Amino acid sequence: MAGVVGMRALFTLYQSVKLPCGFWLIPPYLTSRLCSTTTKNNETKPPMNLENESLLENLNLMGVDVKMVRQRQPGVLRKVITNEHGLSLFLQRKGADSKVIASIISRYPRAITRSAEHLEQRWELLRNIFQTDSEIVSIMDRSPESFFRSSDNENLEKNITFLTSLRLKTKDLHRMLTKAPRTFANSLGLNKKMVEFLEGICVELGGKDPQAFAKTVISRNVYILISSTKKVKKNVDYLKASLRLSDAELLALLQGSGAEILDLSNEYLKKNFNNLHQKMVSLGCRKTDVKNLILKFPMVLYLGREKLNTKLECLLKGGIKIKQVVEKPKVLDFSTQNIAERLKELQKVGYDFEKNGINIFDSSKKRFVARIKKLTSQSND
DNA sequence: AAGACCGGGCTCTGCCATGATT
DNA sequence: AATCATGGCAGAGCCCGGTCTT
Repeated sequence: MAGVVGMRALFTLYQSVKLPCGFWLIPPYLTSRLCSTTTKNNETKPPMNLENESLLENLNLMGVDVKMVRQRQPGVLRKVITNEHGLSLFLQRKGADSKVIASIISRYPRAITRSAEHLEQRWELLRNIFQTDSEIVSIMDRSPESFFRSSDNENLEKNITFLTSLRLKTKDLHRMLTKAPRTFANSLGLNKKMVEFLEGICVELGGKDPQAFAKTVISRNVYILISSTKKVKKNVDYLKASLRLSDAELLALLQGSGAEILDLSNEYLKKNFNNLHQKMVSLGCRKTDVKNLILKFPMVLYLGREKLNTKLECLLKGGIKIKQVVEKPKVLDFSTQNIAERLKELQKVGYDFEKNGINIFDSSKKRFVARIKKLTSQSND
């Protein structure tokens, strides 16, 4: 093992020392590996468009999907200097198994160009936020690109400082970087731009505390920083116009559950809004009903045409009035199947929606079952 | 105590385009 | 010219349970 560590250190040195004439300083024990790609006149660069045979061999031995690598970042396979062994050892030490390592390299081949030093440093920085190595490994396994796409550790450090300075709760910061790891691969400038953009919206709408506003939006929608200001702006504008919201209404929506739909694709938001509107009108609702529904439950705009329509039909068929849905739209948060099952159960015990409302749908399975049990025993008395 | 209201958990990555760098 | 770094996009919900209200 000590030998391996020593080799890693040398490898790092090897990668970081470039002679003025453009030649690499090559440790003797590595020349065999380089022989396959070294031309007659001692150039260390391989011939154009030729893959590094020994690298291919290494990757194959490691179980990397070379076909995938070739498809994603073919240039990496032509490189003379790579650090696949160092990376592999590094990740093993952090608790990743060989399958995970192979998968990471297959999906983001450039990972093998990062030096041991770089990896170590990056890891240390992330450990400021994540308590365990395994947490970072699992994120890396999920999204290798987020970890490896940028080689700028200084930027990562600045990002962590910046995001921390937003005074997000530790829990929220952690959640953001777990669920949207691309956030810390963004340039500091990009992250700042979004935060400033959000603060600007707040000011524009007459809000008093732009910093708090941005903080709230981010903690409610941890994906917001990996979205673009252009996209978010379009959605904000669209919501404002299509719902004819006042500044105050819009501000309230955005820092409430409306934050969750800000990163929807623009087209999708429009399509879903139009469908919802059309459907509601066809069921005898007015524009204000649509508005109220959306203000109470913005997530309704997440539902595609098919899903929303099926769900509404199911509710109506079960004897629920559209007006009740407008009043308690949370029911739409549950799957059609779940709703259908509950409708059946409720019918059995003769549940009166007119009298009792439809809030009973907004409960966990456990609670629902308990209530049905109670209702059953009551009806048997 | 029952029910209403609400926040939060899960895991939102993998691909393409383009500008920057070497 | 090749490769790297980075921005941006499409995709398409459901469930649980803590805590406040009544």
